[in-house]
Amino acid sequence: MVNEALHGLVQQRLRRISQRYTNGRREVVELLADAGYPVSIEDIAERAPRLPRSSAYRHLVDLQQAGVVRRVSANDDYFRFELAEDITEHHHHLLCTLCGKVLDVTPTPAFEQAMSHYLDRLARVHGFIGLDHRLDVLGACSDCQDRAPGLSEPVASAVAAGQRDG
Amino acid sequence: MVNEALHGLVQQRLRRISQRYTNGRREVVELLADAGYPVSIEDIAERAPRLPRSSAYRHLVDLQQAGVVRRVSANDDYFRFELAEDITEHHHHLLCTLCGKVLDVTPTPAFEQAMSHYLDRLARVHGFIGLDHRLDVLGACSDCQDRAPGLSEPVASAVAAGQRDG
DNA sequence: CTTGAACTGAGACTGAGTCTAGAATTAGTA
DNA sequence: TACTAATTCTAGACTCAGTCTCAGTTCAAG
Repeated sequence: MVNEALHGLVQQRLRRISQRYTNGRREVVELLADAGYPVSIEDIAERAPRLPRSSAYRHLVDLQQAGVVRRVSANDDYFRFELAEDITEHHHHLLCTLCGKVLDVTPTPAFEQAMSHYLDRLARVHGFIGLDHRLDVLGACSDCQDRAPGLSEPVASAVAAGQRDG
Repeated sequence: MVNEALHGLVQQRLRRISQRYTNGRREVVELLADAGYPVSIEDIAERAPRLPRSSAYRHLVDLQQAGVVRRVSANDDYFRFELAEDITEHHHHLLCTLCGKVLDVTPTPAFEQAMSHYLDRLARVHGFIGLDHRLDVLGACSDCQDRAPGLSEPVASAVAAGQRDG
């Protein structure tokens, strides 16, 4: 069950760019909201089998344009999609470099604030205006740790190099 | 002119996986080393026009496997490639969301250390083993600030939403 | 109802990236 | 220098995630 306020907000943002909030779009939004992590087009196809891919892609583009959805690139070959941060909450990702799984994590406000402040200065030094940031932790999820026997702590290079092997 | 030590190191790592350090691979490595920022396949084609794309791709895969090259996903549609961090130096990226430019930036050791420590704990809480992290600042480069007149400080949402428009 | 604009689904299309097979190089040996 | 086996290279065919098109449908407003 998804918050009704969310749908109101989405509708409002779509209307701002003269777009309607139709069933297909609603389905995509609910799916993203329920998932709690960035979903791939494959995930969407699995959970909404009746929704044609071309429509799913189109909805995602439209929702992006409305500022409702954000496209996220993990470390693998395809894009994933999640609700915009001003709708959910600012967060970061834990990426499993072995199986591709992505987990949302929310940092403490203190850490966030310190980092934002630092990055702001860093950007300015290079002539950039920093507007946003993204922070991902690459590593191994608990499942993959179990599956890969020799994987304990200080094996960064081995894992980083051997991603492609079974 | 590129450091000879670099080539020695690359050769060593290639040899470790029974691969030779040939001219084509050398060309790619020099190009990456000279660039100082993550290059796209397009960049490579431009700077090494005689090198066929299929070869460039293959070299990049081989060099990745040797732990010499890292694939980086910016916010746009294609991948970029850079030398592995243990060869160059740990760094982060400033991404211009308007023109796609990417800049390398090196954080202070103090900041890095604090963040690593924090992320390590964060990962562990979620059952992850954190091995690495990546931090990108999204914003507007100086050129694009000039080109886009109304772009001063607090316009995060406008820029984030309007990436696609000319 | 009518009209116009937005939406939808099916499938053709695009192009970044991969694969393949034959040609060219190279290392090793003598 | 010549020979051989193994590796590497290139050109171009191929794949498939993502985009586009077109014909048909739905909606909002008069």
